[in-house]
Amino acid sequence: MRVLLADDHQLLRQAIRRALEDAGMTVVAEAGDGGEAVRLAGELHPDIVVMDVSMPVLDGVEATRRIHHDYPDLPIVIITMHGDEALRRDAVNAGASGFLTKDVSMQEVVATITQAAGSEIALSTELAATILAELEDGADRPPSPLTPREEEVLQLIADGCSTSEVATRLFISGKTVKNHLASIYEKLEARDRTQAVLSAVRSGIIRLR
Amino acid sequence: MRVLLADDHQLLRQAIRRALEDAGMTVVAEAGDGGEAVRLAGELHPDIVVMDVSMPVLDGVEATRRIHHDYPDLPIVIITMHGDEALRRDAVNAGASGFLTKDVSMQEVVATITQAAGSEIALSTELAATILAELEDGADRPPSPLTPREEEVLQLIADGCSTSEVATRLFISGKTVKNHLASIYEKLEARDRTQAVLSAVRSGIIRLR
DNA sequence: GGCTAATTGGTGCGCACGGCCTATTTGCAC
DNA sequence: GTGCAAATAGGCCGTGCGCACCAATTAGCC
Repeated sequence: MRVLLADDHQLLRQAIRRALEDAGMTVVAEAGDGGEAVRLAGELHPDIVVMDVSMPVLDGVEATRRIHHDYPDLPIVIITMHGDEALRRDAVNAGASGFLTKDVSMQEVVATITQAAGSEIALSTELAATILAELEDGADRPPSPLTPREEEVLQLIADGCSTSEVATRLFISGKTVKNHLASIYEKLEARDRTQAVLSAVRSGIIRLR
Repeated sequence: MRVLLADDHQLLRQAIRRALEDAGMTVVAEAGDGGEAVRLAGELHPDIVVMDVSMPVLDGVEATRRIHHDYPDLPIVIITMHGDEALRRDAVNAGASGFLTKDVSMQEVVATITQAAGSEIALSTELAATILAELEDGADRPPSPLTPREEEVLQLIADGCSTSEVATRLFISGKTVKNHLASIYEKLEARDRTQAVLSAVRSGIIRLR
């Protein structure tokens, strides 16, 4: 089993590498950023990619998207520090086959990677579908109380847009943006855009760029 | 060398434990949250505490503060994911003897821990003083472009206060708060409080609660 | 002693923001 | 088809917010 390991933290890279090698796998290369990961995936054609979300140059989600675009059957397992729902959704949409938070044991990491790699072509898409279904059903709690449009508005606000700029970007009137904001405030129990954005960032509804 | 290891991420705990034991140290206990770390420090009297900043129940900084209060000579090494200056400052003020980000190699971690533990009572305070001086001098880049008062104002804004509420909390007029905000906007190149708070959170000037 | 930065405070202007109300269209579910 | 949530949009109102311009006090520094 030839593994490409991408993580900008040496500490974790060493730890995971060791665990994988103990489990009989070969780490063919280590990447310190997302761009390197994309390049090495193309050059070395590993059997599986293990990738952290937060990386310099190109973040893990974007790197996953590109690798998955070029090699749809190559399993990609994402590791992240936070159990962030929005990120999880993004990662699966980008083509990740597995998703792990860093608060699991090394055994679980190896198990997930083995599973993702062992299932080969057929199961990799099925695995993604399973995770997607699990996410979309919501299971126990709602992943986000906001509607897609509301999330879009709030993300733009967080990205630095004013009310009228959001309106221009989304091709709607400023009043509609204010309507969405009012609805957001109610749902997030925020009284202004600042609190709404912070609340959404904390609960992983939107991303901090 | 008896080490108390506190980290809510099993992955890192296992990795660090392994590295420390390879270096001839003994991990007498592992804590999954800050409260447990404080309790175990009191019960087991380790020679050194290695602690993550982000932990449930009681965060690493607060746990450091309490342990340092009870045992001022017990060296505490803090490990964090982000090279956050504000956190670093808080940690050192709370009594941390060492500070590591997770993007260093395992060798460096062991070296820092050995150094912090080996220097015993006398050097632990000196080490803290050295780090403090290094931080306060700023060395190359300013840790925060904001004045202490401005940081205080911005933190309260991020905590959900309105302009007048900040004024009441700080016993100053609303106008002064607005003056501080104007200065903050200029320094952070933000045009409103939302952007200022986000920018400050990103650069680690203030904390997301 | 004179300089600068930090903190405090003021006035006024204009717009943006949030609150409150109503209304239409679309699409989905029962 | 009847109902409901989402998305669209308008008006009105009050005030909070950002901007400009200014000024006093207190430190610390050369």
